[in-house]
Amino acid sequence: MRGDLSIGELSRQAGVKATTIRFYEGAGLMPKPPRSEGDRRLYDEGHVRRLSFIRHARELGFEMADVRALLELSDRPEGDCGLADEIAGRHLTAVEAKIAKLTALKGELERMISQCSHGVVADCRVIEALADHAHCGGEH
Amino acid sequence: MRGDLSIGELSRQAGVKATTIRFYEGAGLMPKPPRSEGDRRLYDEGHVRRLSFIRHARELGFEMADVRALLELSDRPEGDCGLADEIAGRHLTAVEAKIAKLTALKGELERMISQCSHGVVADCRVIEALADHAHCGGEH
DNA sequence: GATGGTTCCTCCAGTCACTGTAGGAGCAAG
DNA sequence: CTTGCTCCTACAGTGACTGGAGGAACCATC
Repeated sequence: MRGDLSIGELSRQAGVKATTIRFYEGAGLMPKPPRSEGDRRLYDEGHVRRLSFIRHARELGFEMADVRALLELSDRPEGDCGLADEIAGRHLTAVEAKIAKLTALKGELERMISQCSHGVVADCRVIEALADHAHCGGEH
Repeated sequence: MRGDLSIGELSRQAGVKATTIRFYEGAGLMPKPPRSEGDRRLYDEGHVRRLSFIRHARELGFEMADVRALLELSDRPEGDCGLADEIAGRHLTAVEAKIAKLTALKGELERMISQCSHGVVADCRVIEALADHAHCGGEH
């Protein structure tokens, strides 16, 4: 309510680029704010909170559809939170799978690098490790 | 060399969709293969290996530019492998960072879910956890 | 040899979540 | 009044694909 913010100020306060804010407006994540005489967007503290919420959720890897759902839920605080729970749960599963995959990859990269004799490619395990795995074919 | 493969067979053997194979051809990751009378692409075992190499590298999160560099290196086995080593090294750093970030996220998601009272959104910690963090503003 | 089903061809548009650019207008300070 | 910054819209580009249209080719069967 207090002190209108320009898109640049909102950008700095929430840590989201102005172009991205306009993109979020078009995508329906951020509302169309009131405008000044000169047609500039005017934001308030509520917008800072909403945008920071979006940024945080995006950083946590929630996709825009999920963020939209979460925002709709938080806009209707009388609603059932089971959906929010489910979104977070789905996300947790995906995150665990990614961690497992990346941990395996880390081991593989370390092995690759430690075995690389710093010689020619013919002796290089970086290439070979990838090529080796190429033979294992099917399941990921 | 033995037994020509159709794009469909290559697709099945390497676990990469035919459309994606054509896309890789356009992007220069896969070579333009010989064609049949009827203008169909003809692949061999070498293509299966190359495509599997690409698939594996992509699954490990190497971006196309890196895959291209690795492929060029493996195409010239007399070259220096320092570059391959460097690509893998850069990647290892990024992978470690990703794992750290995802592990933090996992903890946060678990906390969110365990605290969700399965009631209305007003009491829901999933939303609140996101909103809470929204206040923490600046650095990510 | 006609038929039908599958696979393949090219070309092009769409996806996601932005990012960047062009070309202009508004605004505040010197 | 001019300089320089921020902001406006509109649109094109990114990466890494994915999907569809519309047509040709191949294969098996009748």
